[in-house]
Amino acid sequence: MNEGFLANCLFFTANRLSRSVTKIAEEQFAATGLSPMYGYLILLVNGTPGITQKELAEALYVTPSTLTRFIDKLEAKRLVERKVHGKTVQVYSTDKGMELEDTIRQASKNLQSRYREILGEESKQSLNGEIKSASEKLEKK
Amino acid sequence: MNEGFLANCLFFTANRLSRSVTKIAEEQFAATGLSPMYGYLILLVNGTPGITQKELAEALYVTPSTLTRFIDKLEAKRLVERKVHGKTVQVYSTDKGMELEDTIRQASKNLQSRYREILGEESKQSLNGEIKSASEKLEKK
DNA sequence: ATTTATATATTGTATGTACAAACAAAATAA
DNA sequence: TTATTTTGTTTGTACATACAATATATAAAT
Repeated sequence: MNEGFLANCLFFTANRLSRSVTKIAEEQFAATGLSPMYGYLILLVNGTPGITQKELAEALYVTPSTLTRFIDKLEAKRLVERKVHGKTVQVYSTDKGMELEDTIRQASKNLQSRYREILGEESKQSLNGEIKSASEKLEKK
Repeated sequence: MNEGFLANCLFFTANRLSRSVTKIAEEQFAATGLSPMYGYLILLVNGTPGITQKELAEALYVTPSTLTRFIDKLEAKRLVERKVHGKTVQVYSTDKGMELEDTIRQASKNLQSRYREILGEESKQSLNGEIKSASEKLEKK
């Protein structure tokens, strides 16, 4: 049972990557006062007024219940607002949310540069591609 | 603002992968009655009696505070036990923990096969390698 | 020997996230 | 039309995980 044998187990490597990637994203988004997840959520809402929660959940790769919680928080901060429409909920941006647009876009740009800076354009791309295709296969069961 | 633009952001792809990988790991570890994290923790303790919490935290890529919580839980279930030794804490396995060894090893094997089955040996390897090297770079800041 | 620094572990607190169950609205079948 | 199924959302609950602050113990410096 050598230590470090976990370094080759996808369960650990994937979680490890997720944490380091998230950490850097949080640093770059600090300027916005939002976590990256909420930042991107706002970009989506600003750019697609009336987007439904279901669509948001899919775009952000989180479950509907998680998305409900996110919208709860952003609505409490008056950064987005709900409009119930039958059984679906459409989400709209607010003035306050719109004001953040540029700041968030900039953070997003900075973040991408940071990744490129650290990993190199080359391997950033290929990493992303491999991850994407792996996720698809894994989700398909 | 096209939807799906997040599919190329490492922040999302990495988190997505982490969730799908974790889900499959949980399925394969269901037979042990433990989550994969706790399962591997027990393997480490069984295989390295007296390993310190600091070492465990490093091997498992979690913070010391998180590890404290894990050990709390496993100790409550009598699957490991602490022995305080000065300022460090050494962790030892119990009979009950030892009894689980084979089951957990088997789950781990099954898990690796499952990954191989879904991704193919080839891309499982390369994915792992790219992830590992990326994590190292990202952690280095 | 006393003070200061360093390292390890723990606790308080907070966040992200999921699953299962409940609920409500809409679509389909009878 | 009424009954049934499906779909979108929400709520209750639980877990993993982190960070910052604290406690405690050893090591180093004076």
